[in-house]
Amino acid sequence: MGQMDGGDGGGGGHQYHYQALLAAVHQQTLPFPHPLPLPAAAGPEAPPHNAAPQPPTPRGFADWSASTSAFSSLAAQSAPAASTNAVHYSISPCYAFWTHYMLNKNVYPSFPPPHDEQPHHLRLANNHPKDAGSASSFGVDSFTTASMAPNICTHMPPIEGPISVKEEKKPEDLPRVVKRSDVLETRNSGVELHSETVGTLPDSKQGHENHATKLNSGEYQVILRKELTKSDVGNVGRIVLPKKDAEASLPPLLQRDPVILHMDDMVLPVTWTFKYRYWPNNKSRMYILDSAGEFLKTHGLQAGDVLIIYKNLAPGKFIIRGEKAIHQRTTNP
DNA sequence: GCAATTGCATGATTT
DNA sequence: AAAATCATGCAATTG
Repeated sequence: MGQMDGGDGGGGGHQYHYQALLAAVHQQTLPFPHPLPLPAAAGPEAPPHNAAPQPPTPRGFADWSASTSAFSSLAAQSAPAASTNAVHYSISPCYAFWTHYMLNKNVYPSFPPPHDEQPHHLRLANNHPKDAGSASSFGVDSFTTASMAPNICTHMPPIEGPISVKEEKKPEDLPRVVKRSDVLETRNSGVELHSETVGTLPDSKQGHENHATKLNSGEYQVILRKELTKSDVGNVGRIVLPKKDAEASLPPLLQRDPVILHMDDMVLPVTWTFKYRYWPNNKSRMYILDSAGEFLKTHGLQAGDVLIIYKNLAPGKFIIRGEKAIHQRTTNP
């Protein structure tokens, strides 16, 4: 019901919708819109014949209903379909992109003023060149952090270029997931996760908070990031997860039985269903995300692309995203 | 018997 | 140098 099985055949005929949507996201033919105001929920202009698939509810990623209405209302403004399905989503990339960007950067123009030096988990965690080019990965090279988030630009380096997953790691340049894990590892010592993160934030109480507030409150955090290998994207549909991050942030696997994980797609209005399990391996374990074939296929992920899993700490839901690798020129201009 | 899926072992790489 | 991690291939199992 509303969920798309991540494994075999769950996509069915909808897959064309998703792929068209995804294609539109990556085409990025329209100018980037100002992210505010958020689209009103379920606007009256939402067409009953909306081509976008119905999302599962509730959405884990902030309020997917807002996202959905964005898809719906924006689709309604599109010219009547003349050619492909993609036209229905011709503007949705902008919203998806904003979503993508905000989750990636965890920034927002109305972030508290700079004098509030309270460390911000995501902001710090994302302060990493690897992600600095996410906006550019959608072809918006002129889109800078400063222009989007003037209040916090002093905390963040400007976007310098497209993401390059091939970039070498430097010791002082730890991937954010490592930093997140360092915090999240408290889970293994019996400390409640969100009491340490969300609880320290001023606006953690629910109510009228919107996307932005939730993002700023640090509810969404990158918990796992992996560059996909050839075997990950093979036709088996299983992805080996980094042990450290899996143990730190994914549900504990007490038994051999797989745990079913539902993860909202960050870009598409889909909830994927994965089987999360482990294999004994020497004296250790290998953590596997199974039934990922459809997800990989839908996003066209290949070796070198990156899988990113976010966690919404409050309801404990996950958001998953596949990021295509942009192979940056290594020669400087 | 075959294809798909699942489980495991091994070797390469990293820490 | 040893241990840990992980990519990958293959055997075993299942439908």
